[in-house]
Amino acid sequence: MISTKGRYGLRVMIDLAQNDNGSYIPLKDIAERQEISKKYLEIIVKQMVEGGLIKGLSGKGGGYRLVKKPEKYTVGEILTLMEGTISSVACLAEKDYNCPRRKKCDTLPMWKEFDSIVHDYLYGKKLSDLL
Amino acid sequence: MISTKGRYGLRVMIDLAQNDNGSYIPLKDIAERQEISKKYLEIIVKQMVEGGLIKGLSGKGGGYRLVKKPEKYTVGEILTLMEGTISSVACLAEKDYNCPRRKKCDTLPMWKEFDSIVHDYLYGKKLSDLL
DNA sequence: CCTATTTCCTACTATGTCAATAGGAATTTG
DNA sequence: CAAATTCCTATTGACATAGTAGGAAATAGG
Repeated sequence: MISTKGRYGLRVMIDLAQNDNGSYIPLKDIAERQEISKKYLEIIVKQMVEGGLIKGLSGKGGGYRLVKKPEKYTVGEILTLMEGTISSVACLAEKDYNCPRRKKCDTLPMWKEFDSIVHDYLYGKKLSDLL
Repeated sequence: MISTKGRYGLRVMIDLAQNDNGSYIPLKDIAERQEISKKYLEIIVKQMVEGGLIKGLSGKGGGYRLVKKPEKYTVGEILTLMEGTISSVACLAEKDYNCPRRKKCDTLPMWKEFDSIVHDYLYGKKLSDLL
């Protein structure tokens, strides 16, 4: 289940794209438009700045803005940054997950196929598709 | 993310199907084969009995067994019982979720489409496909 | 009837995550 | 210098996850 971090993060990205005027957009405005607590959004946008998804500028006239064109972002990359992983099962979340049963597990192939379908959908969907 | 309840529950169903001998299969055997704590499995199978997925019988010679043929179960119905819901976002998990922004939400259509893809995959996959 | 086996039931617990809130320091522009 | 804004650390309450523990009730075979 996608948490508020992922969902809100995506909405911030859409908001930034829709209200792009060439300069920085203050978080206060985004919080009001999206009806989300500004304090909580601070945590979210901080993570997005650290992840290189957006750029922040302090001080008067500051705010946030996208670093790429909306068609260059995928929903998958945004959600992965906010959620840590979008794997459906723990067995696939970590690259080096060494479940002793992985060779004989009857469910693993299905989880892999499922993960692949989810991945394809989310990485195929672009931010520009949501504007 | 699918929890251990869903994953283990599915494995119990597969185990019951694979070791079906016409009578009841004791949880002790399943726990040993699956390498899962019997105590924890008790919680899981109880939920499956209550949900009508399997049948339990107490006493010597007792255990659990499927109530339908493996091809009559879908992975979706098993996971839904164990997880409560398999919706990807809270906005869609409850039927009567009345988000005040649902009319103007730019992400809701995508979540609906995504949920539909997930649903189709999981309800299209049968228990018999995993044996 | 007795015993072994097995499910069934209630309760407890440790750990972690989620969804925020709070207060203030640092930065930048006019 | 003042106002606006991001940046940073800490804290909190509620809930879920992933079990563990102990024993009561049911059932079959001898």
